[in-house]
Amino acid sequence: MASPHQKQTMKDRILQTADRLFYLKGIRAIGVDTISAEIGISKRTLYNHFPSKDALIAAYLERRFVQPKPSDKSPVEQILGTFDALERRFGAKDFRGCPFVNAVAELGGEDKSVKKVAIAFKESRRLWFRDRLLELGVADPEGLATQLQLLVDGSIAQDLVRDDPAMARAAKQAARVLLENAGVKVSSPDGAKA
Amino acid sequence: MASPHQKQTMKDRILQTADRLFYLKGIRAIGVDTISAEIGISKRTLYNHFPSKDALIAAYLERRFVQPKPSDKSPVEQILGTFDALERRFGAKDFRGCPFVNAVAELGGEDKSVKKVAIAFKESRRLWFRDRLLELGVADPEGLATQLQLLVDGSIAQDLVRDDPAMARAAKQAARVLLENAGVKVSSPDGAKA
DNA sequence: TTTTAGTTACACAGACCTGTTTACCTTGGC
DNA sequence: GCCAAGGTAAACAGGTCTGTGTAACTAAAA
Repeated sequence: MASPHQKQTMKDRILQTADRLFYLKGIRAIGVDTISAEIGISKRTLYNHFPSKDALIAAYLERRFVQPKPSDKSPVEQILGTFDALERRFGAKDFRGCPFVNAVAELGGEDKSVKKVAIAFKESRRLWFRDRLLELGVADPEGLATQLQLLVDGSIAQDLVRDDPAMARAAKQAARVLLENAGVKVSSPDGAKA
Repeated sequence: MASPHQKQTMKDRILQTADRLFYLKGIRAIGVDTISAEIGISKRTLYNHFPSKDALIAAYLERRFVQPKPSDKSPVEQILGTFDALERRFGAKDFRGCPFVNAVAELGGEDKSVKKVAIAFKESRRLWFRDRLLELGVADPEGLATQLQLLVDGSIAQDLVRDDPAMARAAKQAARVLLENAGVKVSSPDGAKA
């Protein structure tokens, strides 16, 4: 059925464009007309691939739910590297906060499926921290993972408002303190490695 | 149903209702018809008091821009008390995140005036922390204030998604560590850490 | 009383939204 | 050649939104 040799299917093109517009401008702000016009296809074609805008929104969020790629670095480097990656993304012109938090803020508590996937995403990120903290053998990996995730989400919210990548550095500095306090040995706090 | 003692002006009633609906359901999700119908006034009356919905949105955000009331407690108690207050608000049914962050997420980077007031609000909160840290004589009050604000915004974002007041306790615990690391003497945790 | 300011009810304009319908292309496989 | 799949364009239905226009109604001040 599927055509594996095609570079990009129509569904992919629709999803990719919807992703960009939903994320940059807001889900409610973008209509299906805008998406189809941007791709240069008819609205009918879009509806042939997605039964409704809600289905497109769901696919958009699913597409955003990606796992961090495996790394062979040390757990501490991976944890602190998270904030370096954040700083890089904050500097990009097309960064506009966490798509899951934004979707919940925009669509409200009404839409339960959106909230569900947002919760799942946040929890998966917290577990990623926890797994690395387990490897480090800290006393309370669950609690510390939550605290690190707070720093991540806090810096994202702050950058969304202020457009200031330094928020990621502040978060990294706080993370270092929390790690050291938990008995983890952290390399010198110079920021050259960003 | 008009109140017996009507000390409240029409403008106040409009603002109050707009505030509740904008905050709970989202700014884009609420139309002026809904607001006027909820109050029981005509749409014309609403437009007699606010020239446009944008003006109403601006007034809504201005109204939300309140300063914390002065306290005679110690700086440390004030700082940590922030997170207790957060936990209380997280528990309330009508809490739905930070209205400024939500507005920026919803209205996008397009609306510059919204972003401007959001930046001003976040900065005022950061300065509130800084002033108390100055009183405590910590080495880097600016940086530490930013880090505490990250914990505040992180816990708000996490609670918006997860509806979990424990996020405020996790933030408080992290704040304690950051304060102690800065040489501030912090009393022992009142509640057992989860 | 007359005036005046504020309100109501309601229709309306013009725009945009989601989603459907109709009819007419293209194109590749047989 | 033939056919089916899937594309296009455009109108359309039915709804929402912001904002205006108009005529009638109150209530209090002058």
